[in-house]
Amino acid sequence: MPELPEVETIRLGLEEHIVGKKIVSVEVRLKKIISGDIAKITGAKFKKIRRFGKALSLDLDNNYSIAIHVKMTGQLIWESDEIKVSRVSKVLVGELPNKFTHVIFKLKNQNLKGKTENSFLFYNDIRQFGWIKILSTSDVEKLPFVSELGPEPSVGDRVRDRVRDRETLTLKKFQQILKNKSTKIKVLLMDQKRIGGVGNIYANDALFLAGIDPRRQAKSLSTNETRRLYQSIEEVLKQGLKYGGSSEFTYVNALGETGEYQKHFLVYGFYKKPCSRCGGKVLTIKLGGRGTFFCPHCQN
DNA sequence: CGGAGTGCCTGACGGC
DNA sequence: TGCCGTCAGGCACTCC
Repeated sequence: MPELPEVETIRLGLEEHIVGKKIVSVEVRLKKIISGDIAKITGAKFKKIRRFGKALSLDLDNNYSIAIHVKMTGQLIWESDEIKVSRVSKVLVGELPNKFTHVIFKLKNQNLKGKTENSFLFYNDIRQFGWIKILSTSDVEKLPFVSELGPEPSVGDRVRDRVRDRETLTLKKFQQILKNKSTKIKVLLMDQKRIGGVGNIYANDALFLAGIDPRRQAKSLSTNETRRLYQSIEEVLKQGLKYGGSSEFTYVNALGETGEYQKHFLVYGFYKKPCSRCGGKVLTIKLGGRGTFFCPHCQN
């Protein structure tokens, strides 16, 4: 499920492949996925791709933007008509378009020789939880999801120009967020209004790396534990980004390729696997309605 | 304020 | 083989 590293990986791919290309037309196959006026974006060129937590904003050169949240199973895949060597995962995507393709953006650009090239940006979504909103660029940050988004952990220099100081999760802010909160620490980590970009996979792994029991109340963490968890969050997100995200389910990058972080999970998804640190039994429980994995021996 | 429940949706999976 | 019930899960929303 796409979280900060996955969405950032998609962003980097889109930045490389669609910026400068013009939207020729938009085909909507499932109306409820998309809102706003398609006419506003037809003919405009992609200028910049921004990320806000797990959401993206595809900014155009006419002061309009396409805001997208892929939620659980959304895929944004760019495919050129000219380059026939497709890297699209046969297992996680298959043919394009397919029955889960709900919106198709047809793109056009001139190559270096002045020849016209055609390409497509497909939005696929099995569970149809995701959304696409066409709105003026100045309204993107007014979307509730964006305006209420908590500060984001830093994942290194590769990551875009978007982060302003008030949006970066510093240790000091993290301490402030945990202070006096009786919420369970894992539930808090995943609350987008408090911390932006962390979802179930990385919350599980960060708590494992920090050796903290996910059931603990946020306010019960000591200064040292808080610092350890803060560093662990950055560490697992960086690992996720390094491996191009996690494709344990339907996630693929902007070229339809799978990520590899699922091969490096620390504790997430360890249904029958022993703890990677002590060999003991990994417990599966529910917290905040979501599957939670932890080692009761290594996480206290 | 926290916590629990519901809805959205479909593929996977277990039971028979 | 296939039908049926259950479940996962990001986020919004309601209710207590």
